[in-house]
Amino acid sequence: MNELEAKTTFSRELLAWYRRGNRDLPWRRSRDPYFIWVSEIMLQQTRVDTVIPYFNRFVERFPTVKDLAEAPEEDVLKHWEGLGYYSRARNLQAAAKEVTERYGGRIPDDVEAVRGLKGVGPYTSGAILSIAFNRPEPAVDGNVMRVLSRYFCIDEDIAKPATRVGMEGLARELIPEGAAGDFNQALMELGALVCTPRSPHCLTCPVMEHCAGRIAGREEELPVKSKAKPPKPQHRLAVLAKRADGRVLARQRPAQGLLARLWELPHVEAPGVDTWDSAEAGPRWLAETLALEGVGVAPTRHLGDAEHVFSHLHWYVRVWGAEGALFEADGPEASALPMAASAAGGDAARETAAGYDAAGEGLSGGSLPEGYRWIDRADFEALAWPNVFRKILAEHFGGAE
DNA sequence: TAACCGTGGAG
DNA sequence: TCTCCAAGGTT
Repeated sequence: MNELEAKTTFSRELLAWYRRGNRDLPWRRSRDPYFIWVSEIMLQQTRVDTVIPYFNRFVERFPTVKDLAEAPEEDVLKHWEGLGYYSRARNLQAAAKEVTERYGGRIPDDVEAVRGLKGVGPYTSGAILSIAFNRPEPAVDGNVMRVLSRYFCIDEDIAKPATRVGMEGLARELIPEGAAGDFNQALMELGALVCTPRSPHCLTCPVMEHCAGRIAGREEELPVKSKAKPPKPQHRLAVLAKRADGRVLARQRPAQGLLARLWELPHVEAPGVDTWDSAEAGPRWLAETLALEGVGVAPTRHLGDAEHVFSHLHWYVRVWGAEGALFEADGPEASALPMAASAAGGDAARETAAGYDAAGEGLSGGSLPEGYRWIDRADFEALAWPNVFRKILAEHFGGAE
């Protein structure tokens, strides 16, 4: 069998396998390009089983591009809470606004236009165009690279961007006439169900007969993929400051970067693990650093530790409780914050404290720094939190989910 | 190019 | 417990 025949056979058999039966997924029940789009964004680096409930809630709340474009951002983030990679949500809404304004609310059936939308890269544009419009565009994700690496016995490192470009060329050649959407989904379906990362199920594979990787006995060692760097450890000190009325001090993260615009307990990075782990230096560092930001708290009780692993960071979070959280500059509680009024942060701490009343009931002058808020249980449930803080606060508010 | 960006399931 | 990594994109 020559090379062309091998490719043709692969495509025909794979497509037939897919059409014989595939998974019943929510976004496959619709031909709405918007639904395809939403699903593809959610599926970036995220498993199908995880996405399904999020997808259902999302399209129920935002049934059209226009609904999404007009929604408050906090509403969109709340529907993304727990799914991770939150810039996807903000980019999706920004793109929905662009589709509404420039394309009248309809996803354009056009390669350049789709590729130009925020959050849509080479994979996602190919997926949208092929699945929604049956355009013969490749959609090369991790599944596809694994399948092609094995079937064609390709040794290139799939972690390198250049390899994906090459795979796209190959995948483009493989698309059967008039069947781009089904074929691209077939490739991914095979990778997800049969040609799995470990222990591929070659015995039940529809294309095993001509699979060069299997024939070479290399199905377990392909694809070649260089290892990712381990996440960098970071030791963080957080404060759970409780007001007399039960409200807790929280703050919203900046609009850019990690966990952008999500809510969290105030926390700072410890200068080292020793400070983090010290019952004296830890809370002192926490109070002094927050004082410099204009927040006066007196952390006294170690409530517990939490751990959270991101793709590139490993957080060790120590949570300190602060009762009657706020101090008054010249009052008795000022001494509960060692050095705050004397050392480096003295001026800032004094300035901060001026806004609080003596009883620790909260603000007397409404001068919490930008982004900070006293929240109750209802606020906690309405706002969007990263998982690590949602767990901590769920415990505090009595299991509220 | 390489770093940045979350979370959870599977083995 | 630990490692891998999933329907990637942006900077």
